[in-house]
Amino acid sequence: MSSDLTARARIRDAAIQLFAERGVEGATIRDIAQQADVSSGLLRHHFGSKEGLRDACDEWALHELTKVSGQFIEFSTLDGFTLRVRLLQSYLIRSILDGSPAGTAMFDRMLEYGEQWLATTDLKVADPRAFVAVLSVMKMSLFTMSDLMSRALGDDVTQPQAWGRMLRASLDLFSQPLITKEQALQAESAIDRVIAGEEAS
Amino acid sequence: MSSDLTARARIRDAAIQLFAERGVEGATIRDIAQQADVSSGLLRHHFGSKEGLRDACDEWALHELTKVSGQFIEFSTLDGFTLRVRLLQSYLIRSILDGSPAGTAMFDRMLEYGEQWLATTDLKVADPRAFVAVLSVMKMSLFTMSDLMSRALGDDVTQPQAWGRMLRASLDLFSQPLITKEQALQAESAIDRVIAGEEAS
DNA sequence: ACGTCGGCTACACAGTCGTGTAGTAAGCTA
DNA sequence: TAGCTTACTACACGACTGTGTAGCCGACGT
Repeated sequence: MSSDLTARARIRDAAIQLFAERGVEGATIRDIAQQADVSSGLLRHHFGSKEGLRDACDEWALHELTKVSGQFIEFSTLDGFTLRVRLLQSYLIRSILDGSPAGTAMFDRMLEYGEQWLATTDLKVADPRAFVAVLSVMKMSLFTMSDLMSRALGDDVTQPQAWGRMLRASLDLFSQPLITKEQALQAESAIDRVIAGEEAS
Repeated sequence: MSSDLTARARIRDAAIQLFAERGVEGATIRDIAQQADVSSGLLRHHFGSKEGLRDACDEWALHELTKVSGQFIEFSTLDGFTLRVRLLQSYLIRSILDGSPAGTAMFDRMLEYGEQWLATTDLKVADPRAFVAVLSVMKMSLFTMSDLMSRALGDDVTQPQAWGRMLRASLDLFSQPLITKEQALQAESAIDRVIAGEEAS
């Protein structure tokens, strides 16, 4: 496939793909170089080190993704949500798990955007910060655990068909209350009980 | 700390803790042995290999957790939800990310239980399987990304205080609709558009 | 008293990792 | 043409991994 790109660009693309698939630890320099069809030395020549390569990938993914849209994972604005964009997205989401600065930067942006969104709604929320954090993490989780989702659906969620099915289900989930206020209160007191028991010991 | 346990038990406990913290790849045999205060050879003597150790941890965690409660992550039944249980839980959740058989087994159980739960409610769900899968993944994500949650809340969610705050926020989230039916429909058509555009190319 | 079996350690081995070094070929500038 | 930078490769090094092996030591049965 990729051929008319610079070797440097090919390395970067290969790194983003493999980092996204296996994580930064799981993807070796040699694998990346092989995928880009260059020697591992050239990778080192261009990016200095594995860390340097990851930094370059972080910067590029953030930059490219910001170019496409201000916010990252929002269902309402899916224009330009191409396969390439989804790859960049899954790279950043994966790098969140690996504790990359770019990953946490993206998460911070998600939090910020989430709080803005929350302000526009008339939801009654006791702890906005926690609410937005939980919501953001949950939205991301659909992509961090795509293997599990694919297994549950019996279909690859990185492909358009199952991907749409997953997103539609999440819309279904967010557009109606799952538990009653009574159940919520009951669960809250259960949580209180656990905390009280924990702090006693 | 731990001392009056068998060396074999100490190794198992250390492995569960380190596997949960760093993943099965990230935790080395030598680290586990050191944490258990034994030689790495003894670990090998008892469990044969790293894979054997993980299998033993899987089996033990599943068994212990089943002993406590039939279902794993449910807010309504938090009795006996001790720190030890939470450790076992986070071990299994982490091992889901690593693709362990025990992890997927637990996930399957969650799906099964989720579908039973869904049947007891009068929720209108277009795609029950996908609905339950999304919900299960999202519930788990609070624990898989505890680092991120802690960062967002500015407090360690493995500790009772922030842990309760996180769970309360998730209750808040699940007890009310976040988007209107109109917004959901709008987003659905956006998803359809992306899929159509994708399959055209 | 003696053998042996399980708990336990020390050490060596091969593979893989990221990294470092030396060197080649091509293109640009003077 | 000479000199230098840049793209690129081949290869070796040290660290770390899981694994294999040899052996020590105490308990226990006979």
